[in-house]
Amino acid sequence: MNRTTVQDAVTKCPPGEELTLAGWVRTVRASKGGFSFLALNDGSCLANIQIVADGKLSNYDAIAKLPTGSSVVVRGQLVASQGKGQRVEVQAGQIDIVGLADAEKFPIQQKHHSMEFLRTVAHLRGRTNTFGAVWRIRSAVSWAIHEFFQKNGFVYTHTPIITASDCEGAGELFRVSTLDLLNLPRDEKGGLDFDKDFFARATYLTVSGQLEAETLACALGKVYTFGPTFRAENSNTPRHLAEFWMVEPEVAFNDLRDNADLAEAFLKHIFRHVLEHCRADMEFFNERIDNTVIATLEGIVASDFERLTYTQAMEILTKADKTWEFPPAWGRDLQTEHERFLTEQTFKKPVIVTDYPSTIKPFYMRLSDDGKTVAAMDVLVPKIGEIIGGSQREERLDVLERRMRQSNLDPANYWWYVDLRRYGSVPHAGFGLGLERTVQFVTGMANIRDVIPFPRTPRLAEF
RNA sequence: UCCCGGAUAGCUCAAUGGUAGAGCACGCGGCUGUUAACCGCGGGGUUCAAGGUUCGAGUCCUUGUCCGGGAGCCA
Repeated sequence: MNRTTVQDAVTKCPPGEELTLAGWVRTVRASKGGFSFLALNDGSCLANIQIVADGKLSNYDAIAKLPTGSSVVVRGQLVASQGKGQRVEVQAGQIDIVGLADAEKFPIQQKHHSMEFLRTVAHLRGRTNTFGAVWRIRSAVSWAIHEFFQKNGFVYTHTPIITASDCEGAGELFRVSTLDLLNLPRDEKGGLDFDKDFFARATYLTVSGQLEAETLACALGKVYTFGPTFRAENSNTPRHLAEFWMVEPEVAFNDLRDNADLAEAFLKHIFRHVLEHCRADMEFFNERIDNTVIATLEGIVASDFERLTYTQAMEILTKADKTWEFPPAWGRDLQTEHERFLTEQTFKKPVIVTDYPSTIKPFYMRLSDDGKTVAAMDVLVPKIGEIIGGSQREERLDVLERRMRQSNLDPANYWWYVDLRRYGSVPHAGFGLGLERTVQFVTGMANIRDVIPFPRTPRLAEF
């Protein structure tokens, strides 16, 4: 259908233009005096456009009592509005009712709804101001991610969703199988006979594309992946999903410092893009959801991230005049309360913590010369906590194999990953950015379930 | 998974152990330019489930289910 979006009609079309609009009715304000006002939204922007329906329209009686949520196609002339609150409105010449919404049953009313309630009608919640804005921001953030990497010479690669690596150290995995769960094949020892399964081996949904991305980076130089990621953790928090989208750049010849530089430039690009291209939606979030989001993003774009080592962070935390639920100590991981103290009280901006103890980080992170720390890097932001986790990778064959064995992993099971260190091995580094946490940070939405259209969490796979 | 809190009309919420209410939504009526329109009237309830205490339970107790907040795991 050839139609004008509400976005274009409201922002750039000149009065006088004949146009066709299509969308969903938010409200109808009928006047017995002979005409009605429809607030029409088509999802292209936050704003509704006001449609003036004259009583002379042949189907006026039906239009005057159109229920919220009904869909219509409107043909008419864009005119300067006589009323306050909008630059233009549409004087309708024809309004076709496409689909009625049962007013008694349609759950989205023009009133406040709780996020919890809207989650139970996830298929319809995009018709609210809040969720329409979140889905548009999510799209803009995704676009900005591609834009940043494409402009900087990265190759967009695709790593597998189904993987046989069963212990990458990044959490519990979902099993992928075509076996009949009610009639499982057994081998001679009574164990599961995976030879009968689709891939003739145990397979899982990926928890990270990193290992594969490393091999591609060591061929193409600069690569990134951007796709769904799965964690079968029994996590019940406003920051965790069982299925989420992750961006993972990987760059050959980059060290930890390059990696931090990349992460900082990358995040700033995303935030700048959203500030420049999603003004109306961002003003909505700033007004209705969190009145600090715009100032926070502007502040981040204009300043440098704080960088410090894990050891320096521990010094700050142990000297702080504060009683901790988990007292900080070198060798222990940073707790949520520690991260929040650093980002929200000490520095009041994003913080990049590097060089963590090797004992609390996975085998693939590069061991430092002191032998005690690895070239790890976490980017922490206020409220959300860890938004990026990354590292320089271990490129030395002997060190990698030793670290794998220390982690009770058999290098033979990772033969292709280890192989990379045999043929022209180079220093390289990368990180993972959680898309949903980024959208949360940008919009101020409190719960991660409200920044992905159909959230997957323990005991929830509806829709 | 652990700790804390919650579940009452379609939605958001009230209700000292003593007749279950309001706003919004919905229906009807009124209103000649409205802006989450406004004014009047009306219908609407297995108080999450199952037990228990009590003359009497939305309210107190037990168990379960679900939801939220915090923590852990992490992006």
